[in-house]
Amino acid sequence: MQTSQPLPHHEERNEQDDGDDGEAECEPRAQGHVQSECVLVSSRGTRSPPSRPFDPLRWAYTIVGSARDAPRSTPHRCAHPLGILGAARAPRHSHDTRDMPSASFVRIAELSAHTGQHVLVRAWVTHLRSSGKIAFAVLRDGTGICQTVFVKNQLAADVWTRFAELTTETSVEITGEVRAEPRAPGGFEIGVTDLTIVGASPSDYPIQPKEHGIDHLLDNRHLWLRSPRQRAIAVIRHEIEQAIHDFFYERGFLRVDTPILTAAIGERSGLFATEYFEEGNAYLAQTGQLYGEAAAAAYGKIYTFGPTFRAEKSKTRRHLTEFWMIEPEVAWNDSNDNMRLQEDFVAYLVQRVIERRPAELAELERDVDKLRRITPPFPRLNYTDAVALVQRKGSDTKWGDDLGAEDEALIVEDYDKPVFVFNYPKEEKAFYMKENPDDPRTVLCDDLLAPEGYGEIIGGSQREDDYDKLVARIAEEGLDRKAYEWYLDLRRYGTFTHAGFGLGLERTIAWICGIQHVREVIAFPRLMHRLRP
RNA sequence: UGGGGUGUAGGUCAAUUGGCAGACCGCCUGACUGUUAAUCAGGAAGUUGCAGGUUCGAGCCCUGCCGCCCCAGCCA
Repeated sequence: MQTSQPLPHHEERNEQDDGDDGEAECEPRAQGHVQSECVLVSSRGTRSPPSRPFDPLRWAYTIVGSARDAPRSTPHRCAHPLGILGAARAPRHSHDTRDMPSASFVRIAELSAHTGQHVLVRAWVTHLRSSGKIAFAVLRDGTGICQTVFVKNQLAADVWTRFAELTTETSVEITGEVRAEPRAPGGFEIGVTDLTIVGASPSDYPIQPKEHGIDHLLDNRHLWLRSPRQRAIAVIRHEIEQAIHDFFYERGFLRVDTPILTAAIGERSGLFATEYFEEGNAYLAQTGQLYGEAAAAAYGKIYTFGPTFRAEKSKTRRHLTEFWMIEPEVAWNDSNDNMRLQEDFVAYLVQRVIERRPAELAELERDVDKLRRITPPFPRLNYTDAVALVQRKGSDTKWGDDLGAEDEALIVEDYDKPVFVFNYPKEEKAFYMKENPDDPRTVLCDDLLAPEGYGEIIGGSQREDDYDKLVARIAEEGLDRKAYEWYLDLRRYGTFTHAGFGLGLERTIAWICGIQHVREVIAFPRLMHRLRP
């Protein structure tokens, strides 16, 4: 990540809202409202997929945007218990039976391996149906969902009576025989012989298998996480995080953890302050980059992976006040090497999710064909050409201006891959970026814009390695040089060509998942107006 | 911060020119031996965001607050 301004400083930014944008409604449902799936597009256009016939196996809790008229909002679908079915069949990496105590219970994802056997399942009730003397309870345990069947005249009276006490989200232990059953969602069901209620759940469980507003869902985020769509997002996030570590590990990078509590070097806003003993204020890190540069000089190829904080009052679908960032820094890489690393990295992440999490992508109804096209190399546009392109399309942005969201959308619309825009004017970028020897008005840097209107997912640059130029830039920016002495030491003692970048984890996940707002892609999002749960 | 929108039952939304505040989902009761958004019958459920004002009468009109959502700038 790069802060485009002097790092330690911050500028204030302001702004507003986060919201849900939901892309217009699609797929009208019984009572009006309810939108479901929609295609995320750039901020101005909205495209709704053709509505399809209702499929009970796929219905999902839907988020209704409060701004019904807002263009592009996406549907926030939350999900249906049955929708998780695919997940149950997904490749499993973590349910090795060796971890399980013997005489223990079976995870739903493993049920098919126990066909014909009597098993104990521990789970939560997601759905109940009854028709007199036969009744059904659908269970979920985080690994999948399973229908269980209660037949009155085959059960002890007390078990039958206990079924009647079940409510949504009651936690239970159920024993019964696993059998293949074509009528059951997922193809398997359990013929119940015993039921124990572990934890009752009052009948006012806030998340219904119907539409909800984003506010209600976020207020109940701790419960919303239980829905299948949210689980799919969490699984893909996990896969991406693991892929990030694998990518760098395979290439010999060292992971370095940089401080979260830092001394502010400047005094701009945009920082979260906290008291720090006798040292005055400490501030939550906005980036680990400067420390990453020190580590690159020490270890060669490094990356950081951690939370970062911005007190900017930004309220858009791509901003969080607390988000996770991955910042590689490589000694001896120049700006071109840097972009090459970025495209290999991003393509690796996308391919990894396609390969290992197809069920979750299906749960999210992500158009995987679009992801399959994400292969290197990515198109590269230098800033000057980008401005010309945008002007041709009607923008009144002039050379020297930063590219706004509108401009980014104009640039990206011609491609089906992420696009690099490189070498921006010096004034628009941070002091540490290396001056372009071929055009001193610009610096050697790049932004990587994701397709489909997701915006900037990476900001990177080659770093200024000339001591005198860096000192001059610090002065030009009006920064306090004393605060940068340690950083200048990196140029004083054996300066070196190096470059790095910052990838916004949530923006990347949102793009890969096809979720239009980053708040849905992190378990407990921190937004301007949201500190809990 | 600026522009736009919105606030009515637990949830999502209706309510014509100002005239008895409604629907669906969920919940409760009952019926039903293969349901799968089950179905059918019945029921409970409201200080219409807050404070004033106009009016015989305000969810609706006026004034002022507050909250939230969307977009923009900043950035990842």
